[in-house]
Formats: sequence, structure tokens, C-alpha cells
Amino acid sequence: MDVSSDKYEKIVDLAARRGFFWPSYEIYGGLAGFYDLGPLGSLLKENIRKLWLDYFVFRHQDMVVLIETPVIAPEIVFKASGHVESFTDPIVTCSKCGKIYRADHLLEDILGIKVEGLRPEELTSIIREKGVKCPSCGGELEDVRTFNLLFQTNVGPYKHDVAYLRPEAAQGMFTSFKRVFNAMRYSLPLGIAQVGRVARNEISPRQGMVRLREFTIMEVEFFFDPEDAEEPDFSRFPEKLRILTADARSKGLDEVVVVRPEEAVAEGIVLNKWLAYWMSVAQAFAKELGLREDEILFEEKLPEERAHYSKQTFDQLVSISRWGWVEISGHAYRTDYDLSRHMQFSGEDMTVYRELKKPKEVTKKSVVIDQELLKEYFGSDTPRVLQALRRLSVEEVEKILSEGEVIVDGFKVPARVFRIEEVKEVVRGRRFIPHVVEPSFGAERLLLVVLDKAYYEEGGRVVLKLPPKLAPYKLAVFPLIPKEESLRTLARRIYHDAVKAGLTVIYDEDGSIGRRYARVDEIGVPFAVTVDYQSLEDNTVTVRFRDSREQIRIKSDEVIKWVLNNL
RNA sequence: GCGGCGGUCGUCCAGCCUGGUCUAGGACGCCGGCCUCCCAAGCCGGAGAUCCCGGGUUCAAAUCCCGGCCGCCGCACCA
Repeated sequence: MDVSSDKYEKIVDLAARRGFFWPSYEIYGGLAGFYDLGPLGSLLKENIRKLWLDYFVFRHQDMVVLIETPVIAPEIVFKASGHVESFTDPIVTCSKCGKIYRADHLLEDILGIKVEGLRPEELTSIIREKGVKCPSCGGELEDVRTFNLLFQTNVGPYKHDVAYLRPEAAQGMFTSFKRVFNAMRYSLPLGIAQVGRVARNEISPRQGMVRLREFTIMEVEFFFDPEDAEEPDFSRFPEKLRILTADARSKGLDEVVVVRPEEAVAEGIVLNKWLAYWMSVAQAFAKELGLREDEILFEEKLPEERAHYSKQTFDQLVSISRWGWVEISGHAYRTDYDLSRHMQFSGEDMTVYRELKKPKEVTKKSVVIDQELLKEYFGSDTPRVLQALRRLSVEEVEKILSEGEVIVDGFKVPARVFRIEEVKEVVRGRRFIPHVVEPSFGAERLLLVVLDKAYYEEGGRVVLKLPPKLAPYKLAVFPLIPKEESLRTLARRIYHDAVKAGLTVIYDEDGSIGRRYARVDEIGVPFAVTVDYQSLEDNTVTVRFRDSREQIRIKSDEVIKWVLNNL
């Protein structure tokens, strides 16, 4: 076992022991892909969530808003989104022993042929043609069916009211887009953010907290006008992005290009400027979690790796012990796919209207019908004929003009009633379906990454060098000599004042001072205040730094202000 | 799901091969007490284990056999 995997073991051990996380339902043997967050883990995740909200919502509050939508959605939503059809793997069951295989992998293993992307019926016929049997018992294989990674449930008592647990929060943003867009007074670009639980019925989740069947997703669906020339303000997050392009990957190269996001757009590496912008925000956010720039890499997904809705996808990978490069965020250019699909399936108009900066004059052909002439031909039938003729397009009328006459609703209409004229028209705006880029993070994965980056061993003891902003507890307060009532009194007063000021604080009078420092180092408390005899004389206390173990003396009534300033 | 490895106090590990003396042992941690004026000191005491689950073999199973569950690694999928 190498050093890095050893480190991971130690983190998992620490996590379970001190209360960051552990496998769910342990008393019943656990359930793969499900983890509990303990007291410290809950606080840490909340702090990660807050930091994410800061970067992705509040620092962009002129254009990004937060919403919350249900975990459960009716079947139609995921039919429209494409998940019912595409969020699947093909599987095949042995009729004799009941074992289940991934059909495409089985065929690739046994026959050594490429079958990726084939439909279930095609896979079934290959199995029949080649006489493929169950590799375990030799039994007959059933027809290939698809295994959907959506968790299915029912709403209410009726079996046919099928619903699913969402595998991403995104569909809530799409289905409520019109409401939010309206509430935000029709402004574009518009980001809709959501933090919430999602569930994916992974066939076999591994890697502990890295792959879960239920987890918290933090997403922004960012809606914009694809024709809008306005640039994102790249100067706000002046990041250099390290990008491994799909082109390089398909050539088997691992050459990383290092570019500013706006350069990546200009050079055609990233297809959309907003996609690039949010990648730079994502990197700035990752750095605040304790990652160095050289531990971050954006990997472009190959076409066959991309989700069905995406035109281009980058994963933000970060390097951690044990698993090397791990995806912490996905950045997908979803175009107008989702809104278009929901428009089709719901019948709701998902287009938006935007006024042009300058109205423009266009000349276009227009059909003019000579109504006087029409009256001569059709008399009292004129209104009916007119109504029918108005449905004709310019092209249809041009055809009629060349043919001499047309029969509409049983009326024979001569071409001479039509005339085509060029007319000038003022266009003030246009209707279109907004395009979407999506940055999407898995919160529990970030929690593991943060612990991995913060974990240090120094002199045989563990120190979690968590960024103070993320630390579950911000301050520890100790009386140096616990049996000295006067020291305890002062220490307790500082503790209560700190709690009142909104800090998370640990008070401990148990064991030697060194032991108490060690205990709080292990859970990443950045500052420890110790009350000693001098405190009683001059009203000062020591503040001890977790990372350096250095101490300074400050006035005891300034402790809280000092801590707040140093978070 | 397949293949490999594993599962014993909170944690790490010993015991398993060669079944009985294991009412399962140690270390660390935890709790109580003593001591201690700043970095896991020391002393005394204490709590804490369905030996992963189910079946089988046996007079006797933590130990041997079978099945399952869970975890880790590889394949695949993905935040």
C-alpha cells in the first residue's frame, strides 16, 4: 500500500471516528453508495455550500438567482429531458441462474467486437446469432433490456402514476424557467442556481464518498442569448485554465494547454464564452477549497462520453491521493436542448422575446390580394375564400402565379387576384429559445477533496489545515488549569460570548493543554484561545494558531472580533 | 455485475493456517479521579466486541466449508 492510499485510509478513519462521514445503515451492514454526514461533516458541507453560493450566486447576484424544486418529478419531465430514454445501460439476464450482465460489455468480452451505442434489439439479435450463453452457468440469456439509472417511484396510491427521483437538479430549473424569467423581469443572461439532493441508481458504486447513489448537487443553469455580443467580465476571475482538449485526447496525447478563458474562446477551444467564464469561476472556487492551480485540470469529454444533451462538456478534475484525478465539476453546453424539449412535450412556449438594440428595417415580400376583384368572382362567398387565401405563404402564391390558378376549399381562384409586393417592415425584436451552459458540482465529493488537501501529519499527530472559512469549528477555548475556578469562569465567558457572536466554538477542560490542542487540531479548528494566570492580571489571553502552533497575546474582550477578522 | 483482496472493542491490530484453555488479548482513543502555568507527559480506576450476516461440518467454530452483504482495487458509468 503506497503513501497516498494510506492517507486516504487515514482520512476515512478520521472521518468516521471524529464524525465527518461514515457508510449509512451500518448496523444493517450498510448499503453501497449511501453515506451519512456526521456532526462535523454536516458543518463542513454547509460551509462548502455557503462558499459555493458566494461564488456562483451572491457574487453574481445581478444575474444569478437561487431556487428550490422537488426531488421527485413526474415521468413526463424525464421523458422530455431524455433521461428515460438515454440515462440507461443495456443489461441482459440469464434465464437459468438469474445473473445480470451489462449486455454491451458481455458481447465485447466474449466476441471481442465493438457494440457501443447499439440498441437493445440489435444486441439481442447478436446474442441469438452468435449463440452467446451465460458465462457463469451456460444458461439461455433473455432479451436485452435497458437498465435505467433513474430511481423510480409512484406518486399517490396508483401504480400508473410513475415518477422518478431527479438525477440532476437541472430539470427543476428548466421546468420553472418561465416563472423565474418572469420574476426576474425578463432579463438575460439569467442564471438559476439550486443546491439539492439527487439520486442515481448506479449499477455498482465504488470509491466510497467519491461515487454515491444519492448526493447533493450544486448547479447553475445559465440562460443566455446565443446571439448576444456582450462579453462576460473575465477580469473578475483572472484565471489561467489548464485544458486537455478532446482533440488531444482522441490522438492519445496528454498535452495540456494553458490559456485564459477569453483566449480559449477566441481560439475555439471552448465553444461558448459563458461556458469559459463559469469554468474560471469554478477554478477560483476550487482554489479556495485548498487546491493549487497545478492540481486542477479541465478535461474535455469525447463525443461518446458526453451526455445526450450536451454539445461540449469539460470536467474539472482535481488531483487527490488514492484516486488521482477526480471530477469535481462538470461544465456542459446544453444549448437550447432542454427548453426545446420541454416546449415540445408540454406545449408551453419557452421562447423569449428580446428587443433589438436598434430596430432594423427589412424589406420582405408580401402577398396583396385584390379584394374588389375577388368580390366580382365570388360575391357573398368572398369572406370564406379570403380567409383561405390568407393562409397561403409567399412561396405558394408565387407558384400559383406561374400556374395561372389555384383551387382552395373548392373555389377556383385565378392568379390575377394576387400580387406580390416588396414591403418595408420595422423589426423591433426577436423570439428565440435561450441557450444554457451548466456548471455542476457534487458537494460530498468536494468535502472529501477538502479533507484530502487539509490532512497533514506532524510529529505523529494529525492536523487538518482546513481553510478557516470552511472549518466546522472556528475557535477553541481552554482554561489552562481547569481546576482553577477563576480561569474556568473567564474561559466560559469567552466561550459564551463567541457563541453569541455566531461562531462555532469548542470548550474543553479535559486533559493536558497539549492534548486539548491536539484534539482540536485533528478536526481543523484554526484558532485556540487559552486562559492563564496572566489573563486574570491583565485581561489578555493567548491565541494559538493551528498551522504554525505560534501564539500571540491579545485582549480577551477582543478575541471574538479578532477571530471574525481572520476568517 | 465480473475478477482479485478483505471484514475481530470507537480506531488499528493479534488470534484463524495447526478447531477446545478466547467468559476473545493488546495499543491508541474515550469516560472518572489524581497530578500538571502552554503542545497527544505520568499514575489509578472504568466503560467498550452480534468475532459482518445466514447456513453447514463437528462433541466443540472467531478459526474449516458454502451462500449472501459490505468495503477496497481493476473494468464500466459518472458530480
